[in-house]
Amino acid sequence: MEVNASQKKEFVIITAIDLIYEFGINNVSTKELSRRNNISESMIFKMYPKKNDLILAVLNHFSLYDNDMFLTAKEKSENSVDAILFYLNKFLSYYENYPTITALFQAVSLHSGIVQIDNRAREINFNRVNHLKQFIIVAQETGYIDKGVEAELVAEALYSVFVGMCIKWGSLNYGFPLKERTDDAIWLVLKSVVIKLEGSVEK
Amino acid sequence: MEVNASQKKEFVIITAIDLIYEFGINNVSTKELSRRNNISESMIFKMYPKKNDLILAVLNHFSLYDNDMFLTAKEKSENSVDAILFYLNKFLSYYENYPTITALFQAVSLHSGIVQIDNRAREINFNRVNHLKQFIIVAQETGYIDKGVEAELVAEALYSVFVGMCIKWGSLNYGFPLKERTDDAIWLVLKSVVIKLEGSVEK
Amino acid sequence: MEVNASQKKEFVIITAIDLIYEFGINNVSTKELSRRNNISESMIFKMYPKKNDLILAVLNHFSLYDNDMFLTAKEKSENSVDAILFYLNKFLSYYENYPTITALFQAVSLHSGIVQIDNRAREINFNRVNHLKQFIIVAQETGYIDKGVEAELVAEALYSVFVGMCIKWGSLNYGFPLKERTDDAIWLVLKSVVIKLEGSVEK
Amino acid sequence: MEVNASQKKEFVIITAIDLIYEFGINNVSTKELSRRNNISESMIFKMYPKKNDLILAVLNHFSLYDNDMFLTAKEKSENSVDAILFYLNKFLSYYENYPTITALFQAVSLHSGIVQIDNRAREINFNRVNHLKQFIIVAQETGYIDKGVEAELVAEALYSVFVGMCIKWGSLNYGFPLKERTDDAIWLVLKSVVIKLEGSVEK
DNA sequence: CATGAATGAGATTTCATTCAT
DNA sequence: GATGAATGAAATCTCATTCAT
Repeated sequence: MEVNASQKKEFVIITAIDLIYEFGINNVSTKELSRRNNISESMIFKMYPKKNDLILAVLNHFSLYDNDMFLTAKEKSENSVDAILFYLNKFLSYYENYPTITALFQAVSLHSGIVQIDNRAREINFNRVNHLKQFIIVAQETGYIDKGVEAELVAEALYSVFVGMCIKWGSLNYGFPLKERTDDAIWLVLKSVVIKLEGSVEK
Repeated sequence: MEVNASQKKEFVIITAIDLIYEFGINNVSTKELSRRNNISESMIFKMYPKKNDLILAVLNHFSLYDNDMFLTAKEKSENSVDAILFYLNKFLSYYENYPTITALFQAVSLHSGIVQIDNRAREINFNRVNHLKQFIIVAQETGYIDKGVEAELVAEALYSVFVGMCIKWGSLNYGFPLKERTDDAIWLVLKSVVIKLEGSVEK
Repeated sequence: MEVNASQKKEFVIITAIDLIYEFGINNVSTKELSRRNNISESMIFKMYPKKNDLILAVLNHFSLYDNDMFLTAKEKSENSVDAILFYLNKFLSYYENYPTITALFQAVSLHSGIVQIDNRAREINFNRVNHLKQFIIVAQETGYIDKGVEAELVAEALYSVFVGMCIKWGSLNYGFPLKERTDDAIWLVLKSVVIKLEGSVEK
Repeated sequence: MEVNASQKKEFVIITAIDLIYEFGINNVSTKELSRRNNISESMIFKMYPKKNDLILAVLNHFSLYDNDMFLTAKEKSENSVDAILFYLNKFLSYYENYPTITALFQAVSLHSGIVQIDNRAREINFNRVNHLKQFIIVAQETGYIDKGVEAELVAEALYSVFVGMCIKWGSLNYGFPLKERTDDAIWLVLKSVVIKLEGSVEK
């Protein structure tokens, strides 16, 4: 049952996310963190010299697969409307298997007052909206989505709906099927801009 | 320039919102609050015996006109699709004149770890979504909106887009015309479910 | 036995000086400070929001009478050589009655790494040397001290000797008569530059 | 580029002095020390089991040549007044080539609260003053210095001026010619007790 | 109606030091 | 000879809250 240093560091992140889920992003204390990991507070600070570093590591964990998901969605999808759905569904599946992590949507919507953290949060959101925007632009060029709409606006609407559902899911204690319901909600937005459809997607 | 007790209480709320805007919801201290109001910390506690009470008062301030707006929208609108737009636009106008208050969307998305506050936040969100839902149901009954969609889902999508834009507006330092852009985004959702249209609204 | 807030603040300073004397300037903890004053640590921080503020207050206490002593020396002395001796003797009498305060010569010789404190320390030293320098210049103009020497250099030498003796006195547990011996040492410097003498001083 | 154990130990001392210069005697941490030497903290403790040991080693480094300088001054000087100047000038030359080491005058003026260290500091100062005292006594016996003055007092005055100038030099960022100016200051003291002069020295 | 005095609990962070490998 | 892992103790500081006046 050997655990190396880097695994321990990751466990701390996992625990931190649990604490965020349980008590909110502002109530993660290094003391409780150390207690749950059976290590001393000092060790937490060896791993993450400032608490900021810990929070940033949590945010990195939260956005770890973002770019991979974007690339996979691009590769694996026949057209860009498919890609959008594929991309968002990847997240939804991931979250359904790892519900507590959705507590981090708090962290990225929140104004923490710490520049470094706020910037990273903005970055994550921007990046994701941008992924969607890129798919939409291609979909417009290939005739799947109406060229009359502003790609960025659609991307923002899609992402807002996605985030809104994830937060609601958490606040209702995961009391509804996230993927299914979010898909429906997303489709409400897409339907109004999609022109032609084919392949796997049927609504 | 007499100010009575109840006005002073309101000033404290206003200041609290400023602090939330400036430093985030976690960094509102009774000390800073008293400093900015030129009163003693003790007075803050005379007004709001627990800090929770203060936060709850802030949430009440945030949702003060919700029901009025719902009723006005109902009265003043020719049909229920109009009512939805009227309702959301009331908020948007209000926020454009009082930008810092949008910082409170944090507070209502956030899991604070304090039951009372989390409940109140959920209540506010639920209430607003419910207003939208009621309009949608009537719109479905009167043939303005497709009966095939679930009213609640549409309401949630609309509200998510609305909230998402408000948060973005704040995080970009109010750097775009909130009402205009949010209207466009909302319309993306509505378009996919509205069947017939008439009167003031034209998209 | 009423003690008001400002007296309590002063007691804290006095205690801080005791701690500096006992444990050195770097070993003054707010905890010990609160223990000795029978108040909570929180109260210490109510009085001095940052520990820097406490240290600065200690430095102010240390230099409280500097300017008064300068003015008195100027007024009460027949000539400027007298004034120098009068000025330094005022300090020496004060220190003989309040020996622990000489521990603060540490604080003003020390590079603390905190800009604000280092600046204040430099300021105090500069100010005192400057007082001496002013007396010397007048003494040169009135023919009591050789015009061929640089006033500032003499001032520095005098002050160094004065400080050196105070530190030595402390490190030997006040084991010799401070005023008497320091006077002799100061005179070693003065003798080499004084041209004419009269009045109370006789060496 | 092999470096042996004893050289590494010396590098640590050198680095420690840098840290004292940069951050003050209280802010020398084993962590920073190990970082700057590219070794582990553990190694620091292999070299110096207690931090006291390190500080003592620094003090030894500071006083390494004291006795040699005394002996050389004795040998190389024609008379004892010369010897005093020779002795102090040796230090001044050394310091002008190695300015950061003057930061250690802090360490030896400071009451650290640790008996061992305070004793060693006192010892160093005592030893140096004693060197001067011995020269002075001989000078008195050989008719170069007035027998009417107490040798120890003169020694203390000389050393105080010397130390005072070194500290000032450091606090002004080495902004004046140390040796030149300190020589002048020292001479202020000497002039008042020297009776006859010859050889290299001319003032 | 208003305040000042007072505090306990807890948070983040630093540091010297030990020990097994 | 060298290191990484681990820690207890202490320091500074913040905050909500109480109480007597």
